[in-house]
Amino acid sequence: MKTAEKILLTSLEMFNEHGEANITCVDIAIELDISPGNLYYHFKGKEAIITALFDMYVKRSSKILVSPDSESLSLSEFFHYLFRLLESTHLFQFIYRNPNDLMQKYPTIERNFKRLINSKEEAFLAILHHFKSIDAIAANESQIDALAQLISLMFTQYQNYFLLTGADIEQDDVSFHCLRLLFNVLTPFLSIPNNEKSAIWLAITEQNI
Amino acid sequence: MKTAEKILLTSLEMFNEHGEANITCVDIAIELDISPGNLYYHFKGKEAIITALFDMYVKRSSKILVSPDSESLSLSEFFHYLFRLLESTHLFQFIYRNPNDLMQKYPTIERNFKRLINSKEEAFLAILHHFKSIDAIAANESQIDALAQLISLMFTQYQNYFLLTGADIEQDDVSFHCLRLLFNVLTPFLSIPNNEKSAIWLAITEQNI
DNA sequence: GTCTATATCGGGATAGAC
DNA sequence: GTCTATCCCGATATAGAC
Repeated sequence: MKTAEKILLTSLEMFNEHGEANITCVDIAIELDISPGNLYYHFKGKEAIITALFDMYVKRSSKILVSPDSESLSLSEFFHYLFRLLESTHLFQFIYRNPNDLMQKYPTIERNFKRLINSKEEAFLAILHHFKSIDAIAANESQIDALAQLISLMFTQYQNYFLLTGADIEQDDVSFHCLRLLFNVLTPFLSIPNNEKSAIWLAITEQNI
Repeated sequence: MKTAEKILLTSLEMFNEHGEANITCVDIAIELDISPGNLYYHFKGKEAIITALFDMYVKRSSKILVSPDSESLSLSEFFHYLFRLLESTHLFQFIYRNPNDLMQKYPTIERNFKRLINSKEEAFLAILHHFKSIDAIAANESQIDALAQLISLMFTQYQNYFLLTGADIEQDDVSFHCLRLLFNVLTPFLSIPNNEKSAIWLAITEQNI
């Protein structure tokens, strides 16, 4: 593996683990057992690393975001779609630890990040409207707006919350817990029998255990 | 007003506006038109200011937190209670911009903060159970857990989300928007007629406009 | 109580040898 | 490509005069 690549992967790990603000270029160099000067040869600085990682994230999640054919989406496919999105943000969680300060520090990423957040909320809104149109969910307009916003909010904020409460959740299970919370909140909106609701949840858990 | 007091108030304003990490002691001194040395005469450093502000916050919100007599609480009083809590966190929003890094930087506040968060979630849980026991809401155990967690999560994270999306919401209306989102999500759990639901929401809006 | 001046420290960044 | 040495700068903190 090339040094540049190693720098990116190690940075990502360290940023995710300790937060971007708490990791210096020297920290990364030490972890990789190379000199700071060498690191600066490959990337002009921390900003270059951050933007490279951010581009990786945007590419990855954009691909997932547009994937569902909303016209033929089932409820259980919807939750699976949410889960895949959650996982992709989890891989780059450092971005979500403090997005506001991050964007202020590296203004380059601001445009793309805000666009991504908005795309997600719009995608959720479109899907919810689709479900309403086929009577899979029962909700008025303000409720649908609220749900789309809620999902979007959970996506950007849930990991900080779990970090905060110090709930003894395995790192890898955080996305799953988030999805369960969303499922429980969405349940009463679903206009299907209770046993079908349980079936959906069972399908989700089986995929992810 | 004494200098020490002015330092606290100005710091609070600046931390809320720009984030604790982005405000230095010198910034505060300049804003107050005093010398950095003078500031250090009154507070040993940033940590002393932060902990003083944090203590103010904990005292204030603890008082609100224990106030409701959960046995005789009505639904509309419940939302009013949530609103008062939201407002008290909004006054000290800097704490919620990045609580994880804040606690790491100032470990003194960690215990009290985590305790406060947990108290809130427990209070919500108790109230929801109360409503369930008098059949005001229809929800199973996992749903009640999810709702308590959701409210707690919204409380700690909603302002960062609104900051992020850059929604053109007046600063003073952020708590209100958060409450509306919660109301819309909670609605289908309420086992009362639709016109009573609208009445509750009307009562809330009238109090806050 | 308040000021000026200064010491200290850590992160970001570069130059030049190998 | 990689290293060592070094510089710059901003934030924290203190000393001592007024």
